[in-house]
Amino acid sequence: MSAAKHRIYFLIQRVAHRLKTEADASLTEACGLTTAQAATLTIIASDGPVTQKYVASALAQRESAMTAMASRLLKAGYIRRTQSKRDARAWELSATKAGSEALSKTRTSFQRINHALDSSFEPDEIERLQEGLSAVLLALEDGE
Amino acid sequence: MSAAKHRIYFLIQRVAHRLKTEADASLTEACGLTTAQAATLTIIASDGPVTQKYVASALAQRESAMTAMASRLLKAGYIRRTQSKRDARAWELSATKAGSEALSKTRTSFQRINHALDSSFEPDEIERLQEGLSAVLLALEDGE
DNA sequence: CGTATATACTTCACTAGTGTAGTATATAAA
DNA sequence: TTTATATACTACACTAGTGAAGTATATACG
Repeated sequence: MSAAKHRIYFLIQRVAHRLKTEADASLTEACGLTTAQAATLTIIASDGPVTQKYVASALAQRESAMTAMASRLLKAGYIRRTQSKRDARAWELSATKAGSEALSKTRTSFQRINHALDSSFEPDEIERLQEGLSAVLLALEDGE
Repeated sequence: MSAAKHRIYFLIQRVAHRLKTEADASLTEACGLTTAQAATLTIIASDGPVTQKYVASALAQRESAMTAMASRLLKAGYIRRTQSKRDARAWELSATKAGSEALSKTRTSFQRINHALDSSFEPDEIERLQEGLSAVLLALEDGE
């Protein structure tokens, strides 16, 4: 009973790790982005100019992680960083042309990932899985 | 369709990250172990004296990761490391008393994790989820 | 037997996160 | 207006992984 849930936890960790390693390999080959960078860029590109704080909470991470990530994306030329006019403490991050282009190439790089998920879950299960995972996120948020 | 699977991938990553952060906090408080250390120790303790290579493949990791992890566990006094008699290249890792004791304390530290998973999935879904996740692992293994 | 190749581990540079302490700016309260 | 507190970001030491290159020992082949 408890052991089973224990196993689920470690299973989720291993699946996530394995998927990440796989996705990283195909993404870096396809467009020079890692999955962490792709996740960050996706938020920056879709939500317009945003602060680091905003991106950090969207990804459930610390601001210190975002300082490091932003400087890597900046160095790679995928984002630009300007001082906010409303708040002198804050940066405004936005995607460059190179960033948006790299991002659009990621779409096609998930075949193996998608196939692994497809072959392991029934189509209707995928939806239920998504609901369940979102609920886990919420449950952890609430109890905080 | 593809976008949904895209989302599932990132959702799995976020859930895994959130669960890990949560588990790390309660584990380190309860017994001074991180989840990564607990996962490694579990294998060493249950499978007797094992090589680093063995642990690495059990966790789907590189041997270089195990070098670093073993030296941290060694430094903390949770494992001992002796030269293998059968193979002079290999180490034999086994858990110390302190390691086994720390490990036994981890069992009770998963309440919040368990509750988050319990409240998000039906009891019978948990089992199906476990099967599905194992299948994902296998699917990635096969295509290698 | 010697040689080629495989294997077990190490080292190094890197990405990517945490958590804590610090700086500078904003905002609210006296 | 001054002062206290909150906020946005940075810096640093740490854990934890990858991947490539190197060392030392095993094993298999001629």
